[in-house]
Order: sequence, then C-alpha cells, then structure tokens
Amino acid sequence: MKVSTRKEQIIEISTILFKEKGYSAVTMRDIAKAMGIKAASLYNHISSKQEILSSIIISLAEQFTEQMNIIKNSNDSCIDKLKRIVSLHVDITSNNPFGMASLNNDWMHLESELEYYLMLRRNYENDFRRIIEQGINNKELINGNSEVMLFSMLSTLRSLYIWLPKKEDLEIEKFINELSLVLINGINK
Amino acid sequence: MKVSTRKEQIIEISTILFKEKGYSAVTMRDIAKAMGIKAASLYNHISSKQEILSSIIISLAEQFTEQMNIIKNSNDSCIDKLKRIVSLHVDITSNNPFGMASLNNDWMHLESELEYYLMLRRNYENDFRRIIEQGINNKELINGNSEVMLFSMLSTLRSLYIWLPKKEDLEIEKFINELSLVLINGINK
DNA sequence: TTAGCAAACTAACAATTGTTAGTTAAGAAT
DNA sequence: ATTCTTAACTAACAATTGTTAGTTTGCTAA
Repeated sequence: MKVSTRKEQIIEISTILFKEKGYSAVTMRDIAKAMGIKAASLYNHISSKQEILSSIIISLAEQFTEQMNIIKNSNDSCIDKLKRIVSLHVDITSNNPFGMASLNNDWMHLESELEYYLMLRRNYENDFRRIIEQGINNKELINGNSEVMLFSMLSTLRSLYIWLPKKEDLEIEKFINELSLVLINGINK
Repeated sequence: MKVSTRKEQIIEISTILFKEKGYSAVTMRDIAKAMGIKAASLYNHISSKQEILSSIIISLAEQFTEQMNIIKNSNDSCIDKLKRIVSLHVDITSNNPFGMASLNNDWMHLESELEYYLMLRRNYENDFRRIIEQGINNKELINGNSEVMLFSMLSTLRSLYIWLPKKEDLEIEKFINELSLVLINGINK
C-alpha cells in the first residue's frame, strides 16, 4: 500500500522549497528540516542535491517532449494544435506547479543533464515554431512575425506556474478556454 | 569626465552575473574576479551583497511605478494606454535586460527592501488591472476575464528580458509594434 | 613637500555548505 | 533466532561563504 517512496517525498518537498527560494538558496539542511530528519539522512535515499534538481526538471521536460510528439503528428488544424499545446502546459503545470518553477528558473544549475535538457528544450521550441509557421502558410493565422507569436505564447505558458496554484480545480477548465481565446484571438473587440 | 563611478561598475557587472546564475549562486569572489580585483576590495564601494541586489531591483521597480503614474493619468484610450505599457516594458527592458532578470527571479532575496518592492509591484499590477477593466466597461476590449488578460500580457512583458538582448536596436521599434499587435489583436485571422 | 583620499591589497574570521563515515534501532524475511 | 533492509542518527570533513581589520599604493590638492 506504498503511496510514495521516501525518495519521492524528498523530491516533492524539495520542489516546494526550490520554488520559494531557488535551487542555490536551498540547503540540504533546509530540505532535511522540512522532512523532519537530519541532512545526512537524506543520503540514504538520494545521491546528491544535484540529483534532486535533475529529477524534477528532466521528468517535466520529457513529459513536454512526449506530448509534443503526439500533437505535431496529429491531423488537427494548426489552431487546434495550438489549443492542445495550451492545454498541455496547463495540465502539466497544474499537476506540478512547483516543479515548473525549477524548470523555468533553475535549469542553468543542471550539471550532467544540462546538455540533454537544452536539447529537449530546443526541439520543443522548434516543433512549436513549425506549427505556427505552418499556420501562417495555411492562412489560419495572420501573416505576422512567427518569432513574436512564439515568444508571446511561450512566455505566457511558461508563467502559468505563478498563477495556476491560486485556482480551484473546477476553474482550471474554464481557465484553459479563456486563455486560449486571449492568446489566439487577442483582447481587442 | 567621470562616466560611471566604481560603485556603478560593480552593480553593472553584478547584474550580468546575477542574470546568468541567480543572486544566490553568485559569490562576492565571482563579482570581484569579473572586476579584476579581490573580494574584500568591493567593500570600499558597496556595503554588502544585498545592497547590490536592492540597487538593481528597486531602481527598476521605481521606474515602472513612475511611468505607470503618467500613463494611468493620461487621457489616452484604454487600448492606447495598453500600447504605452507594452512600450514601457520594452524600453526599460532593452535598457537593462540583465537587471530585469533579477527583478523577475531574485526579488524574494531582498531583505530590508522586500516589503517596499512588494508594495510597488502590487500597486503596479492594480493600476494595470484597472486599465483593462475600464477597457472592458468601455467596450474597447472584448468582454473576457480581466484576470486572464492581465496574466497573459504581464507574463509576456515580464519575459522580454529573455528575448530582447538578441535584437538589434533597429529591430526593437518593429518588435514593439508586432508585439502590441499580437497581444492586443491575437494571432487568429 | 606633505597631507588626504580613493582604491586596491593580504590575512583572517565565523558561519555555512554538500557530503562521507560509521553506528544504531526497528521491523521483515529467512 | 538470525540475518537483511530500511532509515534514521552523530560526528566530522574540506571547501566556500560574506565580511572585517589593518595596511599599502598612487594620485591630487594644499
């Protein structure tokens, strides 16, 4: 009836602390205190502070990659693909808002996994960009600057972790729809 | 013929280092090395590491506050006010993209000035929100969720520091226009 | 020439950092 | 009854942290 291993508990608690103060400002003693144990005891379960960070970030990055592959290979229209991307970000972020803070703010403190992370991110952004460009060619989207569109959408989606924790579960569905609308159709009447 | 004081140089260099690794991960010895001097020598010019951080953040936050006061008291339409806010963010960010990274990511490491910063930010967001709400009441904007609109715009504007340094000066003007268009009119045809 | 000042230096500090070694206690499996 | 496993502990480490004290150097104003 094991709900979560001790290691998972440590990662979970670390995720919360990392979001509040950032990876560098959180000490192993902080994490231990939050777990109710001593710092040395953490090493019965994890091999280093760095391992905690990469667990958090890489697992999220791989979720994005996996889902993006499904979306880009689907037969949806570009607008629908974009809506699915919005939905993807909302889903992952609402499941792990604290982890998304690390992904956004502490990726540069990755060591052995840094290159791998950067590759995943580069590929993700390229897929995203291609969908927008296809939408422009299709005439589904306005004939604007694809880089600005990508930047604008990605910035908003990356910031979801700041806002989502304040939402009730029930509001989230509504939130996705309103956000898609604003991102895609703008706010002008 | 003094172009900038030693103190200003230290702050400038620190700003760059803080953006790369975050406040907590940058040591006084890192800053000193980048200045070509020893860590202890920094204290001839500044009184603490914390002072460097608050210099960076508070001066930016006050610039936003000051300009927002001008915008909100103007007679422009809401749409024009929003365009001026976009322009404000682009201006401040292109003048100090590195500092904007600290403002976004390291504000929680402020100590004595934390409360003051939070007040400035709260007021800024409230002013921003009121402009959007007025636009909705005016029928200038669609009858959507003002919170989602605020969130979406603010997220994009806060992320400018990631993208702007890659732009040429000449491109910036164009960038403002394209960004305003995307933010306000969306990307849908 | 001398006094003052700006800005660097060396040396050191106390505290904190991530981590290791070795030990102990309690429960599960043999 | 004994062994294994899990998960905690204490004690300590070497390195690094922000910062202070006291000193030296070179320029400038008197």
